[in-house]
Parts: sequence; C-alpha cells; structure tokens
Amino acid sequence: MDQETSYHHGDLRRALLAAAHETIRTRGAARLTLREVARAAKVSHAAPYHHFKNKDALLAAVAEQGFRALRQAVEARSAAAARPALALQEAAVAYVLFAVEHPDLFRVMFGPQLADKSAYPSLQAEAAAAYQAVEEQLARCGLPGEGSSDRAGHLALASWAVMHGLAMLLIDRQVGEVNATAAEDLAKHVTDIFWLGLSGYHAAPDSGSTG
Amino acid sequence: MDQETSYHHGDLRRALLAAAHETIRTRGAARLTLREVARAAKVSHAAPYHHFKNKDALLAAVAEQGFRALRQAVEARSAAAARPALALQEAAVAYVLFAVEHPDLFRVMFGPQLADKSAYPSLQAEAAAAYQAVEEQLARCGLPGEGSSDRAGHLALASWAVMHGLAMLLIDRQVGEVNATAAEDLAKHVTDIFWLGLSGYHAAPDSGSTG
DNA sequence: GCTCGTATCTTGACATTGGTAAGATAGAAC
DNA sequence: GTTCTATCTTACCAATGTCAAGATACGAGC
Repeated sequence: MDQETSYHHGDLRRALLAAAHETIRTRGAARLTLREVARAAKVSHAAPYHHFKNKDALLAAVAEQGFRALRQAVEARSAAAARPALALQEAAVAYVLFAVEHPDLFRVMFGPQLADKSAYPSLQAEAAAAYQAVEEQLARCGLPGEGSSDRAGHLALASWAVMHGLAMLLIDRQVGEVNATAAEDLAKHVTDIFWLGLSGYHAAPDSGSTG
Repeated sequence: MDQETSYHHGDLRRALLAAAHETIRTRGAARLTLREVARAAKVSHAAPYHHFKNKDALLAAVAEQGFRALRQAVEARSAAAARPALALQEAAVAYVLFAVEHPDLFRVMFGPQLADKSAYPSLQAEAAAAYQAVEEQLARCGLPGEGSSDRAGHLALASWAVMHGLAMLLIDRQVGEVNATAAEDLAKHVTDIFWLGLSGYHAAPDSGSTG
C-alpha cells in the first residue's frame, strides 16, 4: 500500500508532528499554520482535527516531545561526565546547548504560545520530569537535593534559573554569540561561577541579607 | 473639541498603545488583535496603520515602553537600597518583581512574538540600556564591571541569567508560587546563593573545570 | 467472501484576522 | 478662504482556525 496515494494516510499523527517540528525549526512557531502542516503532510486542511483537538494541542504535543528530548540530552551528557563532580555542570551545558540548537522548539516549550499548559497533563508530566532530572543531578553531586526542604528547593531553583536564564538570553540573541561552541564555553563559565556559590552557600547557610 | 465624537482622534497613537497594553495585561499577547485594539480605541480597523507599520510594530512599541519601565524599576529600587552592598540584590529583586507583576508584557519584551528585533532600533536601544543598568549595578557593588573584559562579561552575563531565568520560570508557573512577596523572597534567596559565588569567583579566578 | 460500523479523510462553508487601496474629513500652511 | 496633507473610514482581499456533512477504506462479525 502506497502511503502517498492511499486515501488513508496510515500514520498521519506522526507525519503531522514531524511537519510541525520542521516548520517550527525553520520558520518559528509564530509562523506555524495548521493548514501548512496539513499541506506538508499532503493532506486536506481539516485532516489534522482527527488527530489533534486544535492547533494548541498540536503545539502541546510538539512541546511534550521537546521536553522528552531535553531530558534525554541532559541525562545522557551528565551520565557521560568524566568525573561525577562534573555531572551537574555537564547537565547545565546540555540544557543550554539544547536551547541553542533548537531555539524555536525551546520557546514553544517555555513560551506563552500555549496559554494554559494545565490543559495538557502529559505535557506537564514531561516538564516535571525534566525538572526532576536537574534535581537528581544536584543530589548526585553531593548538594542537598532532598535534605532540608526549603534550602534544597532554593538550590535547585537557583540552578535551574541560571541554566534557563542563560539559555533564554542566548536564543533571544540578547547576548551576541549563539554558536554551539561559544554557548558551551559560556555555560561552563557561568556554572563555574555559580558552583562556587553553591558550595559556599552549603557551608554558610545564611548570608544575612535575607534573614 | 470632543475626542469621542471628532473625526480625528487627536491622540490615537497613545490610545492604541494604552489599549494594547491593557489587552496584553488581561489576555496575553497571543490573543492580541489589531482590530480589537482599534475597537477599544473606538476607531476603524485600518486606523492603526497610520501610526504603526503593522502589528509587530505596535508590539515593538509596547515592548520598548516595557524595557523603559523595567530599567526605571531596577534603578529606582537599587538606588533606594539601605546599604550600597545591597543595591545589586535590590536590582535583581526589582527585575524579578517586574516580570511577576507584568508577566505578559515581560514575555512580549523577551519572547519570540517579535521575530526580528533588529528591525526596531529604538527597541534594541532600550533593551541595551536595561542590560547596561545591570552592569552598572555590578560595577557599583565592587565587582569587576569593566576590568578584565572577559571575566567581567561573564559575571554580568551570569548575574543577568540568574535574574532572567528566575523571572521566566516564575511567570511560566514552572515553579509553584507566583505572588509578589513569594517572588521577592525567592529572588533574595537565589541571589544570596549567587553572590557568594560571585565573590568566590572574584577571589579565585579559575575553578579548573573550564581552563 | 460479504456486509456493515467506524475511524479517517475531503469538500465546503463561516467568522475573523492582517493588510492594502481608494475615498472622506479636518486641521494647518499660505 | 483656498489648498495641501495627515488622519480616519469604508470596501475589499487572501489566509487562517474551526466546524459540519459527505466520501472512503479498514476491520469485526457472519
């Protein structure tokens, strides 16, 4: 059976996701059109509605895949770290590199395109899993990942904030360089700065300005 | 002359900006429509085109105002710091608070809505001014704002990344709490962690993992 | 193998949107 | 007071998201 000529596509859902991915990659999510996605899949403009409730649902599915890919990238790179102490930094580098290499996908994942992410539980689950991967790396590197709840939470949040902020600034071209090697270098420098703070904070729990 | 009944509005540009601001605040930039903005200003749907080249230009103007407001908030709060050493932290708090209090405006400023910000020089100028305000606070707090160019750049970038990342995570509701006081508390904690890292980095320039 | 139910896909339509063109109006220059 | 020009309106276009109704084909039951 030839998928090109048959009335039924056979694997439209996957084809639509792939087409959406491609459009997002090449032209950005803002210029993504359901009808163009359908066109790319050689299908009528109403066909996608049999696989996704609406345009946002398609975007949510793409974002969900993105979170899965992000988590895998982070876990893979941190697992391959030369020394365990470097795993956390490697995770951060992977995070930033993912953003730089897939900027528009990253923006779909975190941007305002999907108004209410709470409407897509599986998307939320993948996002939470990605966050948990960061926390696990923290715990694995000797920093208090689960100990005193409050401070551990602040540490994890701060770690994620640095990575996330750097990633965002990089893809928004708010800082000049955007190529992968420059990004990796920046990520390492920034995390270096930050790690020292983490260990210092761990040793001296209260700096006095907030207590 | 009654602005309500006259053929010529008299101050349409400002009215359009205000209406756009309001729509962004209440319903988000994604749901902003040029026609609805025109409707809010009691004007035909084609009138805005005499004041803004297109929808993106209106968004850019809103974003420009946002950057100006952000910079003023940062400067005001850091200038009112109890001790000079706290000015930088206060700047960070102001930054995060601004994002939390104007989340959708913040997203317009940094998000992908405006495809090519390079098309709006005045917008870029305001964004650069906001960045410079951060660097000035860094310099004013004894950290090397202008010394050895590379390391100073990394410090400024890292500082901005922490603030920006925290702000983004907060407004994306990726972290639970979003009210102002909780945000302020989180910002102080995170910056506390980070400051220790900064001073440590300043004292021990190379941690070894990147060199 | 044949019928039939159902998921999948298409055609057609509708309201809305961003954007342009041509005409109407009013304030400003002289 | 006439004329010029910026401002605003009406009319229109192509494209989009979404829905409804009809066409097609795969799979269950006989």
